Amino acid sequence: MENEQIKQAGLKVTAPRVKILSILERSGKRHMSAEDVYKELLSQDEEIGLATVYRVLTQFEGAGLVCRRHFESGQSVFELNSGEHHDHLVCIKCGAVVEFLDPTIETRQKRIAAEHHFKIEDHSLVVYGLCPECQGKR
Amino acid sequence: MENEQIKQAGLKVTAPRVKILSILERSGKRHMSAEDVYKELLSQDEEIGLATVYRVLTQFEGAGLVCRRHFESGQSVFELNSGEHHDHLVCIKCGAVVEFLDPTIETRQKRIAAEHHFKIEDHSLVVYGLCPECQGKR
DNA sequence: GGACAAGATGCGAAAGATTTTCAGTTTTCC
DNA sequence: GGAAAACTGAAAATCTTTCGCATCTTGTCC
Ligand SMILES: [Mn+2]
Ligand SMILES: [Mn+2]
Ligand SMILES: [Zn+2]
Ligand SMILES: [Zn+2]
Repeated sequence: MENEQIKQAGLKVTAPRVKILSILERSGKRHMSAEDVYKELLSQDEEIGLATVYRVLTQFEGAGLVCRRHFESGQSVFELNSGEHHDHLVCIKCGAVVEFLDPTIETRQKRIAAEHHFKIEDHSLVVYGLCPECQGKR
Repeated sequence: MENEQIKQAGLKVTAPRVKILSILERSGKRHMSAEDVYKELLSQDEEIGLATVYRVLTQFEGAGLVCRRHFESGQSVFELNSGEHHDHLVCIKCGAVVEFLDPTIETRQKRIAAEHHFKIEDHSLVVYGLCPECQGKR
């Protein structure tokens, strides 16, 4: 359960951490902002401050439990770390997210970095568009 | 000159707009933040407020004169709109930027969006790493 | 089970980036 | 030149995220 993951991450097992991790796990809609998590906690009558949510998410990130993403919405969103890198397709209308991994793109990126003698550290690829459901509506 | 571009963009020709556009044009180091532009104005003894810089950059963006980028630094950076799409390679140490365009990647992105029935609108690809100069130093 | 130090928490204040407000100024057009 | 419309700087307001700190908890050791 959550307790084990938190312990293994080298963090003390506390109520806020267990709650937040479990919210991220249950959330079928992954990629939640700190505010989203906070609201979910409120709706569950949990007495956890927003600052704690940010603090815990940042600690989880440091521990490799979650990944922080920057979809240009002004706020960071978090998702459980699946262990495998992937990129995102994001609906600009409803926010739906589809994850993908394209070996060809990954390879080309490495080649491009090499061509410019850059030592690649990371990359962020986000494709924005309208999901199937949002295309019909205006 | 600048006046024409501003006029054609449907904006009134005012001193702040002309100044800011010319700074972006002269700036060999493209990709300036609003703050960068503001500092440059200060160094030229121009009496232009930071709010105006933000306002003008946003208007220029709306008019298609400049592009706003989000390199995960917390603040937006702007560059003149060259008219041609391109992606970026950014040095995480010194901030150097290299622009590139890879047809293969562009094509694959379109295919991926199509596979998921997304109507693609835009995308952002940024590769982070260490530039040649920054690799030696620790 | 209780004592303790290390580590966490909640809250309000503070920060950093960007936007809004507003009263005074400038540009455009006739 | 003059009026309407658009623009501007400065300050205040937002928004998101982080800090400071007094107050709790947890993990560990008798
Ligand atoms: Mn994801
Ligand atoms: Mn560029
Ligand atoms: Zn959608
Ligand atoms: Zn560098």
